[in-house]
Amino acid sequence: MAISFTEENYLKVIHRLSEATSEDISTNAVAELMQTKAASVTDMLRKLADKGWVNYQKYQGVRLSPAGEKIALSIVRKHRLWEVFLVDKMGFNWDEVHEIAEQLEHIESDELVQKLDAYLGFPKTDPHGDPIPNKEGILPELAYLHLSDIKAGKNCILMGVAQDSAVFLQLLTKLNLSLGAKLAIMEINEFDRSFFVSINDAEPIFISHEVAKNILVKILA
Amino acid sequence: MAISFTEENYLKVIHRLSEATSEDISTNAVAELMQTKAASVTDMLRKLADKGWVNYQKYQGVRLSPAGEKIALSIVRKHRLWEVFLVDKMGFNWDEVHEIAEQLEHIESDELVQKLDAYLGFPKTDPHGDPIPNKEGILPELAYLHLSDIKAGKNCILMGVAQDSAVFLQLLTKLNLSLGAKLAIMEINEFDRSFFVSINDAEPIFISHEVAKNILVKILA
DNA sequence: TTTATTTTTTAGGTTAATCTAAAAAATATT
DNA sequence: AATATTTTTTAGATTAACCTAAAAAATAAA
Ligand SMILES: [Mn+2]
Ligand SMILES: [Mn+2]
Ligand SMILES: [Mn+2]
Ligand SMILES: [Mn+2]
Repeated sequence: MAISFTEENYLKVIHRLSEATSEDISTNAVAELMQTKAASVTDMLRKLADKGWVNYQKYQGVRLSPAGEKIALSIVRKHRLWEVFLVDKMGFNWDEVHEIAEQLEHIESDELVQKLDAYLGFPKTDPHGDPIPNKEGILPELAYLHLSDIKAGKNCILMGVAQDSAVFLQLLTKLNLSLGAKLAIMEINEFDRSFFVSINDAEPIFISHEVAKNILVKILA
Repeated sequence: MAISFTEENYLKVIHRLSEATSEDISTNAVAELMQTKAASVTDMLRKLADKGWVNYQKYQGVRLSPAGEKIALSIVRKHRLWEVFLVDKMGFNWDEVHEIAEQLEHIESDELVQKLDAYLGFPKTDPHGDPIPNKEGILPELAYLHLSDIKAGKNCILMGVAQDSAVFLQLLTKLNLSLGAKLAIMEINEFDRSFFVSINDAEPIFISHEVAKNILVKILA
């Protein structure tokens, strides 16, 4: 069955929202991420349900069907592989690739995806630390923690970010925070839950709680 | 001004037809290449004229404006750069890349095109011997000849093909004909204008006039 | 130079994806 | 339990890109 870019984007958005909760996804939540109106979403959900890609009953919210999940994962796979390509091969910075990948993720060619994957050395994660689903659509569950949830005194490694926005990523770059950085939490300020963190054993720097919330880490043993 | 994939494809098709002639391009010619109906073309030509990308007066045919020419050339540039990428980096054969490049040519990012160009080593031609327009949209005029127009006894080098179709390219591959091959024209058969040609000094093989017409060569001094 | 044929345009519709405004259903608050 | 608020859906339009059928213009043939 033919699928449009728009339909692919809806499935991707529903998938993204589903990762955060086991509840059904609301029309309004989809509308916000799709940057469209709720009325348009209602139309599209009906169409996606007709095509068998979501389970939807009006006023009840929506969930991906197995078929829809498969499509969504294949788009996420392409998005993240292309992001790796853009950073590793084309020399883009991690804050520059998301918009381009939003376009490239819709290119349709299984052979291309396979060859790209091999060319990149079968990467497991994208430039933001997000896991890349394999060909079968299996997404390794990476159990990372938000820096904001870690206690003072702990050491950890920066494994990913919870947000792709250019402004956020550029801020991290300015702070010398990149994937793989070693973070030592020196102190958490009670006043605003901001952090003093030493990055790769350098002089501690100040990090807002808002930033810490969007940094994903793994605690060192 | 925003441009759609469809509009880009129309401009590309008008550009292609304009290369073959200095006459105005007919509605029907565009319709055939776009695989659509003449009535749809008329609608679109009016729209493209409104946007300033073509000069069009009804019943008079159409020509690209300078602005339209620039857009068309940038799409051709992207198409051919991506074809080089697919063959040189991803390991596709020359008969497998056209359809994928038809999709990739619409990806919008000047930085990406620039980096891709550099990554590929600033190629001058694509895998089919077609010249790649530079950033300024200047297309080196490659004065190749059709093999079918060459006299018996001549030696030449295969520089390109006049057709991208997979069946044609696969046939060439079967015949051991690829870019750069040295062709010695042994004999041209009067009956059907077919050729006996020696490829890279091997035993002469038989080539139909139809094939010869679609092979572009440069004569050796 | 009429008449016939071909090409192109117009007229009127369809489909996908969107919108605004109004109605209906679900949820929250008194 | 009744009322108010929020969420979602329906109704009715719009735009881009396409279609078929009919009309108009251009070109070719008689
Ligand atoms: Mn991204
Ligand atoms: Mn990413
Ligand atoms: Mn091509
Ligand atoms: Mn080509």
